[in-house]
Order: sequence, then structure tokens, then C-alpha cells
Amino acid sequence: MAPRHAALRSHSDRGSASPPRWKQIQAELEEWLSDGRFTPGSRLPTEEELAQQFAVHRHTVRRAVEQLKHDELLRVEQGKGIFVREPSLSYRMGRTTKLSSAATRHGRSLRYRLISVDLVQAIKFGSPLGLPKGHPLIRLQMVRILDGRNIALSWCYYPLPRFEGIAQLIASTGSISAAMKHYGVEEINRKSARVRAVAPTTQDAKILGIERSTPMLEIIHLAIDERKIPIEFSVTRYDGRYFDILIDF
Amino acid sequence: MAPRHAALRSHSDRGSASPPRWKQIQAELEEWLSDGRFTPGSRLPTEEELAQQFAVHRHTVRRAVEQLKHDELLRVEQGKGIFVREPSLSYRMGRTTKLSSAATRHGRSLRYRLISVDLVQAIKFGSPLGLPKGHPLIRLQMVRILDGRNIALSWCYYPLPRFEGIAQLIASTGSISAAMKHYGVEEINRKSARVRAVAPTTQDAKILGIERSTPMLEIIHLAIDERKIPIEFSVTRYDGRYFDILIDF
DNA sequence: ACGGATTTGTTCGTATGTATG
DNA sequence: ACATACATACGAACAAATCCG
Repeated sequence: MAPRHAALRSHSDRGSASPPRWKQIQAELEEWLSDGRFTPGSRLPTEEELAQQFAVHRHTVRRAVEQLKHDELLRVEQGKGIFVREPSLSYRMGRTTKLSSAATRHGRSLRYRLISVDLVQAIKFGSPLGLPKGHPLIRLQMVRILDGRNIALSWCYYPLPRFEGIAQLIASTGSISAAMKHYGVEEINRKSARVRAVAPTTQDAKILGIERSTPMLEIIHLAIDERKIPIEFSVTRYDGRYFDILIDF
Repeated sequence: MAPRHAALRSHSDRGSASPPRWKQIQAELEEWLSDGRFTPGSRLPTEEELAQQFAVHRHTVRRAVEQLKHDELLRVEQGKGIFVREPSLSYRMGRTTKLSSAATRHGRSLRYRLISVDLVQAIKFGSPLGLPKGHPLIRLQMVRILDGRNIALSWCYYPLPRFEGIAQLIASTGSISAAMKHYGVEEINRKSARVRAVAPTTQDAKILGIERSTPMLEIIHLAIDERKIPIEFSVTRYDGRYFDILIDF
């Protein structure tokens, strides 16, 4: 009464509702990714090797990989192998580095879409930009679009009256730094940045079309011009799946 | 059939299931926090001022604030005011800055708890530490504990044979840098860091006692000694609610 | 530029356990 | 108890893309 296939036995033998083998393998592979054994961009063993290691058929491994591909954790290329998916955009952060140049270096298009422009009653404000309370600010809300996909939501604050009409300039030039040039800003220098992991607000989720459970990377940053005068304060939340920061020392 | 109180009317008048007023206020306050109008540590207007702005009773504001306090977005101090909660630990990241010194500067205790130690069969490895494939590594998994609360989970990799027995040293000294001294490492320099926002794995969630929906900040970092030899590769995921990174330029 | 080796993609087939009615 | 449908898992063969000498 021995079953023909040993592997099938293990399937039927499973005690009270253990998950299917391919799901177990999926979980195992997820652990491999999460504990750093395989870092973004690195190649996994071949399907055949994985099948041997897990003592299953190649199809079973493929089923697990398919799921991880769907979850955007892995990337598979025919003839090449299985790779750990890297974020669409790696931002090498520095004092003067611009996000847009990081995008073009990757051969990607980064655009903005303006959502709203309003004047902020800056009564309880001031602190981030180092301005006195009550100083008027213009506030832009915009979506950052990478290769046609909404990847981030930003609020940017600019002090008035210096940057009167900046919204139109950003909209027409499609670039913040280009718009800034019109106001005599030659250099945009990052003064400080705060990085956090947060959950999207309901508005974030709606505008970016993501789940509330999608982790986001929030960057709060303050920029100054060449005379060390604060020119921009912004809060940006990036979809964590497509964005990361690289820091070299 | 006129309602006795005008306030009740507005409540009963709500069109198809609009949320209660305090929830609307909570949402509004959440937006204030998320769009950068109030940054971590800053003080909100007084309850009375808020009540006036929203044209509600102070109690209604208090109900909203209570919820936000429970969600750990706000912190209320009697006689002082309502403050935007800041992460328990702000890590000013630099080439030589240690996390532990960031903790002590905040007057907090940062400890480690070792969870597992194992030898890694480094067949498909090597790349992160710049070592040839097959190089043996020791892998530690540990929990970082801030003021008695588990805030992060780390995997740390150290090349063998150089760091033979480092687990015992870390456990006994309670410090990685102290343990490193025993191996002749005077300086631990950060070479590179990658920062991402990710969801916790099931294991993360279990060990740290958090929901799967809690965003985490993942830092993958590579450290070198004074002779530029790689000495540590680590992956750490921090509970996003209690941790952020500050970068000054 | 060619050819063989490697690796993933696709399509057959077989067998078994599970859920449904 | 039975028929049906579906998910799971293994086996074999070949196609297509890639790599390397």
C-alpha cells in the first residue's frame, strides 16, 4: 500500500490544515529576502536548484515564485534567472543631489502633477522654515509620477512674497529647480532631512491608488539657497515599494 | 418634534451616515500632521482655540485628541499643551555615529537581546560584504530594546574566522562596538546605507508584537574598519512609530 | 558570428486530496 | 455514496532567451 510518490505522501500526510507546500516555500523565500541573505538586485538559485533544496518539483517552486513575482518581491528573466526586485527608484541622497537627476540616471521619467495651490494662514507655523509666525506661505500639493505611475505625494511650502507665482512656473517648466532659477536661486541645498516610515493617510491611499497597508517612506526636508536662506520646506511620502534611499559615506 | 439641543440636531441631520463630528475633527487634525503644518515636537493650538476654529465644544476636540493620543500621534501634557508626538528615537545618521549614542543622548537605554546565532552556508552570498562566495559568516539575530520596548529586529553578519565568538562578547558586553574592540577594531565606519519602508514579516510582527500593517523602517548597512576592511553587514527593521532618521548636511 | 550550455517559459500528461451538491 | 470541479504536486519534453568561450 505504499504510495507511488513519496512527495505525494507528504501532501496527504499533512496534519490539520497545514498550508500547501508552495505556500511554505513562498514563506521561506520571503524570509530569505527579509533577512538579507539576498539583497535587492541579487540572483536567487535556479528553479532546479531550489526544487532540489526544497525537495519538490520545479513546478512547485515556480508556483511560489509566481506569487512573489505578483507581490513585486521578485523579478524573473527568461534565460537569466530569478532576481530580488529592487525599487524603481534609488535615491542617492546628498546635500545637492536632486531626485530628478536620480531618475534620469536610471533612464526614467519623473514628472509632477499639481493637485492644489493655496495660501497658508501661517498662524501656528513658521518653525520649519525658520520664519516668524504669521509669515505667508504658498503651499503646493503635487503627485510625483515615475514612468506614468504615481509614486509619491508632496506638500511643498515656499515663503511669500519671494516666490509669488511659483505654482505656474513649476507647472509650465515641469521642474522645481528651473522654476527656482526665475527667483534668482542658483543652488538648492539640502539643509536637513528627516526620514520616517509611515502608513498612508486616506488621502494618500486614494490619490496614489494604494492600500492603507502599503508602507510609505516619508521625507521631511528643508532646503536653503546659496546665501543660506530657507527657500523650501516639503513633506513627501513615497510608495515604499518603488523607492529607497542610498547613502554613501 | 424639534430636537432639544441644536448640537443634537446637527448630529441627527447628518446625511447618509456622515461620521461624528469628533471623527471629522480627528481626520482634520491628522491631515495637519501629515501635510507638515505641524512637525514632530511642535505644539498645537490650545483646546480652546481648536474648539473655536472648529466651532465645537472643547469636549468634542478632546474626544478627537484622545483618539490621536491613543494612536500615538499626539502627546498631551497637563498645563503645557498638546504636542505632535516625536519618535522615541531619532537617529542622526552619519559616517561614524552609533545608534547607542543617539539613545543615551536622549537619556534612554538601548539594549540588545540575542535571539539566534548560526553559521551561514555562504554559497550564494558574499556580495554584500564583498567576500568571495563560500566565505563563512556568523549570523546573529537580535532584538533592539528601547526603554523595555522591542523596537527593532536585526540580522547582523560578521565574517569568519576573524570574529569567531563575537556572539558571546556582544551578549556579555551588551555592545557591538565594545565587542569589536576585542578583535582590534578601533573604529566602526559606515560605508553605505540603504533605507526603505517595508511591511513587517510575520516573524517581525510576532517578535515585536506589532500588527502586519505597522510600517517599518529598514536600514541595510555595511560597516568597515579603519583599514577599510568590511566588518559588518546588517539588516535592521525598526518599528516606524518609534524611530526616525535625521540627516544634516 | 557560431554553438553548446544554462535557465526560464510552455504544454502536455498522471495522480491525489478537498470541497460541493 | 457518488459525480463533479478544483487545487495541489510530480514527470517529461520542448521552446525561447541568455550567456560564454
